[in-house]
Amino acid sequence: MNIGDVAERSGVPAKTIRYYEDIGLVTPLRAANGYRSFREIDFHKLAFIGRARALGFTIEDCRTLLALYNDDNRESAQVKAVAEEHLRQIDEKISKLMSMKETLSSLVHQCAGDHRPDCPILADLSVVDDATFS
Amino acid sequence: MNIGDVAERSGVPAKTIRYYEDIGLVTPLRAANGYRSFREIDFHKLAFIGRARALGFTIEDCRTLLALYNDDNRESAQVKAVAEEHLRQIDEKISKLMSMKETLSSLVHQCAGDHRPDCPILADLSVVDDATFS
DNA sequence: AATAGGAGTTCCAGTGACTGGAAGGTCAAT
DNA sequence: ATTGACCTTCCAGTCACTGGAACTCCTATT
Repeated sequence: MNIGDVAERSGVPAKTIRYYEDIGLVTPLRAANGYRSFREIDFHKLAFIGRARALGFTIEDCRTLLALYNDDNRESAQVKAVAEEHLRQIDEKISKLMSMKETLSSLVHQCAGDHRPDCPILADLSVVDDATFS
Repeated sequence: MNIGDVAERSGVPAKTIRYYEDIGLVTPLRAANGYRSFREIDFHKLAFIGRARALGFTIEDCRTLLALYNDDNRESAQVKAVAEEHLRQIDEKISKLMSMKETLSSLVHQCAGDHRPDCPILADLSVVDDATFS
């Protein structure tokens, strides 16, 4: 398989696949003409990475997960630990975003949004108090 | 005010303030010794930026919001538009994260997390079907 | 055989918003 | 005079790509 085929089949862009080779995530063979030559196993790996990335795992997580996948002596607890840590980070991001959303939507609500200059959003941002945010 | 004082008062790290000067967000004066010399207005601006950043606005948004803040002829509708667009992006991020969270937490739930190698998380990631994620 | 196009290749630079670190200058107090 | 805290600049790194230039290669058509 050439890079275009595996890109289409896996859903991972060709550019990204080259990048993954650069950082040692995949190691396709090379044809006589210098083209990358992907085996089924390479495709499989890329699809794995693609799905892991879609779930928000970092590249390093992907490396870890691939290693565990290929390790017959793994314990499912190891995989679960990685996933749980990632889940924790997702939760953290969500709650940060939710708190931003709440503040912001309350401000947006208070703003007339008309032709006049008075704006509670700007008023809030320009509060004179020192270090009101952390 | 030296950079350390304004950093402490505004909550924006000194390194970040220097970066903000680099990209033209703030333009403190310079003392004879070469030190940056911050006026009240610079501090105020930095606090403004800090709060906007804490609400997740991009640097470019900050630039826009500062310009609107300093524009007597602004219409609150302009500010509201920026905030609403940002709010839309926050919502998008939240729903992406929520969908990740749901998939992931269901997988985590299904995983025994013990000493055995069998793992539904890895099983899901290694599904053989082509391009199951988008 | 020439040519056109759509692959593929490498390499370099840019994204956003900082952050770390090195190497050095300045200031206040002891 | 020296210490230590502060300030300066500049360069490099982060994360995970993405865009683009300049080039080669393959396939099909004229």
